[in-house]
Amino acid sequence: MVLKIYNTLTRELEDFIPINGKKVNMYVCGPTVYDHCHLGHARSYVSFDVIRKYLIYRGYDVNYVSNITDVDDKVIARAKETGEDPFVLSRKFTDSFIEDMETLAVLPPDTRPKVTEHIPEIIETISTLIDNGTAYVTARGNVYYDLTSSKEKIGILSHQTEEGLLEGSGCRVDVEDDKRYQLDFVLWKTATEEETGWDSPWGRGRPGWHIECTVMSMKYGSEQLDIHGGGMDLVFPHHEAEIHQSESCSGNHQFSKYWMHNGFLTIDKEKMSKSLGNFFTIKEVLDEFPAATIRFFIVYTHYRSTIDFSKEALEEAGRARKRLVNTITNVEHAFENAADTGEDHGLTELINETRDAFIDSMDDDFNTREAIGNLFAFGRKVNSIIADQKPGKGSLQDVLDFFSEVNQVLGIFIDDHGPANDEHALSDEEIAEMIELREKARAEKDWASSDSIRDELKEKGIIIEDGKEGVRWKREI
RNA sequence: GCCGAGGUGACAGAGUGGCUAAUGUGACCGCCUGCAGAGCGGUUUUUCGGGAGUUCGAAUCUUCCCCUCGGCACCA
Repeated sequence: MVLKIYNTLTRELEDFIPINGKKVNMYVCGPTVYDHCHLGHARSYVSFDVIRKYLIYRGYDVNYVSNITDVDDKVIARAKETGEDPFVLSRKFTDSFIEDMETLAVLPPDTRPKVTEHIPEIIETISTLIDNGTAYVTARGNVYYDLTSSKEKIGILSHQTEEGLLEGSGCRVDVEDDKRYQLDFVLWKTATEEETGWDSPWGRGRPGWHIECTVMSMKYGSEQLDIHGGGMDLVFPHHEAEIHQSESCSGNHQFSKYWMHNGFLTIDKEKMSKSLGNFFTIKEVLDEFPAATIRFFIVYTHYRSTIDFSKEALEEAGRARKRLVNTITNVEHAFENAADTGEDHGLTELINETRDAFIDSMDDDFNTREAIGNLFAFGRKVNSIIADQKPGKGSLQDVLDFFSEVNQVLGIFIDDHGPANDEHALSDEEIAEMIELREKARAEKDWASSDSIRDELKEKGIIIEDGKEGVRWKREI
């Protein structure tokens, strides 16, 4: 079966055929760092992390570029509010973003370019556009992209007509604008001496919002990307603007073959927004839930679906994930107690079937929901086999290896101990001592003492499980 | 106004012409257990927003209707 990807450009599920054999150039629009990143960012970057890792899993050589927009109007506005230097501010939130991504087990991009480190390249690209007649400089020193030079591409990604875009309720006419045509977008914005800016052939100023992605994707990716991704909200105008300017710049090579957009995240069925007061940063949610739960919650939903965040939904995701983790724990214990008998009891076949099902699901536009559904079914069968039969160490190791194989793609079996468990955690020795005491009580059928020790451990986040093979314990997740 | 997504069992959410409609959560019952936990089996579930139609056969196709949500130059 061939990998199929939903392409926003064609609105169709297409076979994934990279431009250059196994080489895949992938660019995902990064955040504008004027604040701590919110859950919507987590949704987007975790989704694309899975997509990237699956491509790697399928043998592609992926070059993943994701930028940091560390200068723009919002960064400057926020800095003005707080009285901080804009560069200090953006640096701080860049670090915060990278920290969040690490916590959520998102693989760092191969290149993470920053706008402020590419001003010369941006100026050069704008010059190219001016020289080839697709951009113009105004008397005030602003530079705009001339939409009429590539009119045929208007609405190419958003599937809107020119009229539709002009009539859009959100289409406002800014009196400050000195552009020739309402849909033209700014490439270079003039700045006064006091404002953040750089010198350019058109005077002091700073880059417009869209140009940085064109410049950096071309420098670190290719003039022709295989995949360009981002949130649904970037389809228009951001990504369309990128198509116009990039293709104008490269001589009309198709900028990206596939355009992928993740769905939104809502909070209690409402759009997350600051005005509604339902805005959550990643850090706020991490205070209450383990990173593994947040990651599982995101991965357990198809990337293009709207995902509704609520405390209840996250708790449910945590319980669902725990089921898989319990299976892994069960297999680990079975492994410890198993012999090298070479007994298989159908595990090898089960693994192969599940792997095929996993690939089928993921090949279908990264259907992680179905893929994880297969894992649950797999887990149930594995639990049955180890409860009823005695597979040898080899087969059990294969099961563990398989979980780790899918985890390379999904990243759902990451460290799952929430912040609550970290502080007054008992040491392994202390736990062993208490278990020994309890075993003594149990041998004497002193259930009261035995249960009180168990309760005490539970309060400290240690779960005791009596099984046929003896007592075992684990830290609560 | 324009564009888009979606309505599936208590809830969440797969499935786009054909085995008893995945899977998870919840609830209940049973097995196991000193009890609990974990696990396993079962029930909740002949049903897919409503009508009409196509078909040997539809949650899946056609058509009409109802409803929800999102985007439209701040935005992942």
